[in-house]
Amino acid sequence: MEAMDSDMGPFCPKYHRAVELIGRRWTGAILRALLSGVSRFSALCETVPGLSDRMLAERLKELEAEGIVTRTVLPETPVRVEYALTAKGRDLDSVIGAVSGWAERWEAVEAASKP
Amino acid sequence: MEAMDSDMGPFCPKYHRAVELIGRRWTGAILRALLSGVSRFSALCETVPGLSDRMLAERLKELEAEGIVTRTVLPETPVRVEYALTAKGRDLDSVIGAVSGWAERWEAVEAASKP
DNA sequence: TACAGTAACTTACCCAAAGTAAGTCATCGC
DNA sequence: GCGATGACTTACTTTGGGTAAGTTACTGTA
Repeated sequence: MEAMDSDMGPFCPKYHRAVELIGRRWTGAILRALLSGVSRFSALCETVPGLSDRMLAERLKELEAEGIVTRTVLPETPVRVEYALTAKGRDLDSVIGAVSGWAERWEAVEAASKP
Repeated sequence: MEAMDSDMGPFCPKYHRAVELIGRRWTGAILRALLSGVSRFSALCETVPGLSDRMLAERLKELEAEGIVTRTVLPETPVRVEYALTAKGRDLDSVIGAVSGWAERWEAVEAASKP
């Protein structure tokens, strides 16, 4: 008898926390890159145009604190660091997929309305 | 022979534009409120805790410019304004649903890890 | 052994975005 | 005329994001 689905009330704290976290600047792009297999710090930096190493470090730290990514230091030289998604992070593919789908469905409309 | 699905490459400009737009501060909460039927300016303001009228006005203007909401002035007195989602805006329910779903699935884990 | 190079950060500084508070405009009931 | 109301503006302060340079620890070259 419990309603486990999203309640769709006008305001939901859980949803709000989530959308403000993954909606922060650059975070969406970083998550997509991680989902498609990019894992090293420098590779992530090069993947997302306009993203600085300072911001990348800050966002990765946030995501690590939220249990969305793990950080692994490879003791090579020079030292390399790999970032990987946890189960919680991989589960965000549903969100990234939904955004991608929406963006694809409506891109034509956007492009048509601004000549 | 055309791949219409999201390509899931490491970076996608369409996805990026979309996630930076709907991920801006407050926008996710405003969209959810609109989706669940809240339509008047003051009602939106009261629905989202912490949202100021200044920010609400700014976000609604952006969403209107993107063709996601429409603005209708009701010539009553005092004047009332109703905001409604366009088809493009209503289609965001897939995104909001995905975020809500993720947030519900992982809330327990979050709560458990911070005593 | 000094030196340039590399990866992954830090620190320091600056500006644009977000937050707070107050003001505007038209209209109404009193 | 006077205060109240709804939907904003305008003005100002604070915070977060952007740019650039410095740091650490090793390594390969001269």
